[in-house]
Amino acid sequence: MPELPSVEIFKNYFDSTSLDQNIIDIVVSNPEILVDTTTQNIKNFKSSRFISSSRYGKYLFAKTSNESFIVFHFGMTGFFKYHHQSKGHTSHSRISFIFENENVLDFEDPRKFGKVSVSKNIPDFVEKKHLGPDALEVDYELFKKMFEGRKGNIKPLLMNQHFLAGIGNLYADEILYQSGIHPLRKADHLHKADFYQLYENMIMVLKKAIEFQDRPRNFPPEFLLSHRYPGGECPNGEKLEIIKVGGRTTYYCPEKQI
DNA sequence: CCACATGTTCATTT
DNA sequence: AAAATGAACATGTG
Repeated sequence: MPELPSVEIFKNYFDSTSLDQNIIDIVVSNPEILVDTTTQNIKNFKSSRFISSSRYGKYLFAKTSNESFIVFHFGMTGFFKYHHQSKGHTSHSRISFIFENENVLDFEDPRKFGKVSVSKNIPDFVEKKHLGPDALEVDYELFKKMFEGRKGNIKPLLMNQHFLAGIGNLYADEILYQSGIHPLRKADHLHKADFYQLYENMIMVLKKAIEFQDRPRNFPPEFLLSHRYPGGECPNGEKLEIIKVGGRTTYYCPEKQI
């Protein structure tokens, strides 16, 4: 579920499997997922190594020994799979990095909404994509200030990557639920206490999601995510409402969220 | 067959 | 550059 927490988990997986090994081959099975780059350009990373990685919003930047970054966006169904080259092959592998130790890092993405690109520099990439501050890095003062001049519905605003980078449909619902704020509340109708609730719960929810490995079944009942299915009920006994907000399915508790 | 899905981007309208 | 809306992208699942 590639919102910020998943990408952080993918980063940990990447770091613990794929750093400091010579890349002896790169297979691009689906060039259509490349953005502003070519198969040849990706193949030029052969005989380099991954030396570190960092995450910004929903993007993962893999730094290579030739001082460049391969940038991954996981779309809706993307993930990494690291396995021995003789095992684990799947038909959804879009790009494969084959290491000298005979293991392979596959960028898998059944739906092909994921994107892979190349960048020399993270700040330039962030600027070019007009990404807002990372949701886990932004401080409270800036967070409050960002709402100045905003009048739209709160949920689409939280999900707007130009406004704030990292929050998607599920965690926008969770953050609003924890904060007691209705997803259709207007951004200019938020009170001082609401900003505080939103900020604190945003950080809490994202950190918990990482801790729980982004698996809904790991979330205790006080989280919306463990009841977020048709017919699901809030622990207070209310049936969760399902509406469309900004074109996305939205769950909320009509009693708790005003 | 149909509806729906964790995301982004583009066009159109207000 | 705001914001809302709808469509498009590709493919699996129920």
